[in-house]
Amino acid sequence: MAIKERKEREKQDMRNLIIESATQLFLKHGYDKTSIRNIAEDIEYSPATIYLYFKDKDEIFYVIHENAFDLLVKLFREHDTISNPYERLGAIGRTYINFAFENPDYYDLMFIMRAPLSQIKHEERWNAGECAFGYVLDTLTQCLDQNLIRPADKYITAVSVWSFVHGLVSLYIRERMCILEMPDDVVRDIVNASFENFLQSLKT
Amino acid sequence: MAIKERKEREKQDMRNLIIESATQLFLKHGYDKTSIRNIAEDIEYSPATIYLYFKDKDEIFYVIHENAFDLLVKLFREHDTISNPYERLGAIGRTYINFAFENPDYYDLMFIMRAPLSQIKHEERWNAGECAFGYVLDTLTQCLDQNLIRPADKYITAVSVWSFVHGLVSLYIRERMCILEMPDDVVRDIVNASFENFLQSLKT
DNA sequence: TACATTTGCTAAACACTGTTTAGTATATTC
DNA sequence: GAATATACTAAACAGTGTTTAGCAAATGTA
Repeated sequence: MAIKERKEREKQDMRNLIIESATQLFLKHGYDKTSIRNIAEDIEYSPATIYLYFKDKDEIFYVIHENAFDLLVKLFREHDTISNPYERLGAIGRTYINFAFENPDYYDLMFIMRAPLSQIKHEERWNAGECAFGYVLDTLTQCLDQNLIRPADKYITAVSVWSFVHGLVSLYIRERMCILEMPDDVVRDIVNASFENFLQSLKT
Repeated sequence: MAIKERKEREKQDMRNLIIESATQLFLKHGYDKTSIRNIAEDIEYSPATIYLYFKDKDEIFYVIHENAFDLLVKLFREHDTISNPYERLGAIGRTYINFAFENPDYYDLMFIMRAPLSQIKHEERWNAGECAFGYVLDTLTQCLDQNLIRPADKYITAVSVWSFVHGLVSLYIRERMCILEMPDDVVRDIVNASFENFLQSLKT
């Protein structure tokens, strides 16, 4: 009975079609203007059809959020070849900040928005987040083991590093860096310099 | 012609009534459930009346956002008596984190949400934000002048301190600290410990 | 006081939003 | 070929922010 398999395939194709359209609209026009009706019109189906493939709007954005994490972790993994964990930590941080600057909407969805949260709670674990955080935690553990950074609790250090870079880029993305009253490129330079400065301060 | 003055007074009273109702609804049920219609019903006027006193919903939340800043700055000012700027910096940081924990909705509106931004752009300056940031900047400048913290650019240090605490509390408020898979009070302890650790690392 | 004007307010509508329901064609199975 | 299951949609529901047109009462002028 190959029909069942074909139907399963078609179901996945339809889900992909919806996600592709939603992602495109999201990156082009932002979250608010990516309505179910807009997606429906884009893929030339009725709005009700989308609810046959996704429970609600949040589930669609949970999938987009997961795809964005795949992209970030892929970028992280490119630093696997850096053997010195302290050097690797720096590279990861720079990649993280760069990712946020180049994909502000993705970053927003991953680390700021409440949209994918209902799904995360439903699954009881934030798999995508754990994967990325785990990568930093591993690198940090190696730094501590090799005495490359000042000794401190592993989790406190990890939370500190993550909070620092998240603070920098989220204040930038949600337009609070405007208090500096400096041009955009100068603000970015300050963000980058702040990270380098912080990284130095971690050193033994 | 005292009528004109009375009318002006009545106009302000109505604005206050709307803000009070909106604030109460916002703190009780959150931003999304604070609709113009809900506010209108609460104050027993029609929804259209609200638009005679405020340009749009964003303007209402801009005023609430300003009031929240007044509250935070007032808390900051309580540390004016601490003569040692490094000690004062620590006290400000603890107050900031505490404020975020105790008033997450206010914090969200002040530093995360996009809602009051259109108004901020309209005024071309983020007065409320500048006031709070300026207070930190002053304290930090004194720390640098008195050689109490490691020498670095004033703005880079200010952005670093602010980003660090904002990162901590915004990850907590927007529920990303769930990756730690620890109870809420433990997470708060980690946040507090991370700040104390960071504060230490600033020392000369 | 009598009329004209301004002010304060609202009912209703407009253009959206996410989501659900009931019903209709088409595809599949027996 | 008839019965069943699947895929899809039109329309509605309940909500959102915001605008428009009109009405009644307060105010200004004669």
